[in-house]
Amino acid sequence: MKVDSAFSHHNHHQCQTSAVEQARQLCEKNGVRFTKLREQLFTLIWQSHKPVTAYKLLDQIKGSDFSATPPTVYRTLDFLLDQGLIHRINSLNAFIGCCQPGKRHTGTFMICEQCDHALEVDNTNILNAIQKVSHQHNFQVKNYITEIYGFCPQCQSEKDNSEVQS
Amino acid sequence: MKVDSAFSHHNHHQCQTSAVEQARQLCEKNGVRFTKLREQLFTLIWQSHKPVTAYKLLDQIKGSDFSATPPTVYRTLDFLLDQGLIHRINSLNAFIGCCQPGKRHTGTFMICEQCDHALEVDNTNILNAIQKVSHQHNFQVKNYITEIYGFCPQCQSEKDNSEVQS
DNA sequence: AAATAAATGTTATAGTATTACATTATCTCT
DNA sequence: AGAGATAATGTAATACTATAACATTTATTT
Repeated sequence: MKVDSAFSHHNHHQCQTSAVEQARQLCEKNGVRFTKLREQLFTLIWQSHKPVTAYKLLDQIKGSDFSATPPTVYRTLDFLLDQGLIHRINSLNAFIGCCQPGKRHTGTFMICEQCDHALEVDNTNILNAIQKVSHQHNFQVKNYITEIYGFCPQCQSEKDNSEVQS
Repeated sequence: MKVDSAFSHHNHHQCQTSAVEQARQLCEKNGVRFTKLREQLFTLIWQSHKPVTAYKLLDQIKGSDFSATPPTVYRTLDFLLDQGLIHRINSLNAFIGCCQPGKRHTGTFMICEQCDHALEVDNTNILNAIQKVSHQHNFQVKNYITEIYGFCPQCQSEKDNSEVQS
């Protein structure tokens, strides 16, 4: 995926397809099963770059072969989280596909408050800063997440336009 | 409050009392009311350095003069959040007193997975890193939160001890 | 094919948060 | 001080998010 795809026009169908294929390969490599249910939910999560809630996914699998109940969805989400194939955006109670599965997880997201799209950024500066401050406090880091809220480039310019017009 | 108090023994009663007094003054300065209900809930939040959930607070105001229903608590929490007197730890659905009300909010927390205590750290390195990466992506930052999970100094040494004994 | 383990189905419930409207308390202005 | 406006709190209902416990089915191993 191109670096800033989440915030710009791109061939998302290809984006989605390659993510699914990558997930399949990663599961095979890790000796875990990428079942039909897991594939279907993972594909749904990758339908856009907007984080999606468990219950939205639940609605979307109604009518499919699968039992549309919360445990079905949550178990599958847990699996995908464990495999590092998706992330959870805590402030939104929502899930989003991971852009660099297999690579080290950085857990940094820029979330647009206007269009709800989220971009995962792989940033060593933030990681370094976190490790430094943790070390200063003698805190043993296991994991972290940084959620940055604001406006993406596109929504900024749209706001500017509407402000001019008003 | 001393810098690392959340993770070490300290006179917490004084910690709590001064937080309440500081909140009262800040509200007066900002022309908003620090009512009895707000004071009571704020005090409860400051009873420890563990983030506390809304429903735990709800339990604790049962028997008081106030209506122990969710809106009572959530409205008050919203007020305290708006005033920058508390923070919400998204991953825990829990709230914690702000250690530097009035000062610029950094939104960085180290959360111990063993004892559940959380320490708010005011760190320019993280802020700088966030601003840098946002600027790189032409993203307009409004707010952010960094939640760092791991083990605090005390729980690390306790773990070490128990490992030796086993 | 039997035994085992993994995945999914099913029912119930726990935990978190908001909406909408009623009532009470406080503030402002004359 | 009293009327009107505003802010705060009370109340009832409901929406949203997540997990527990146990049953059944499917896949893997031998």
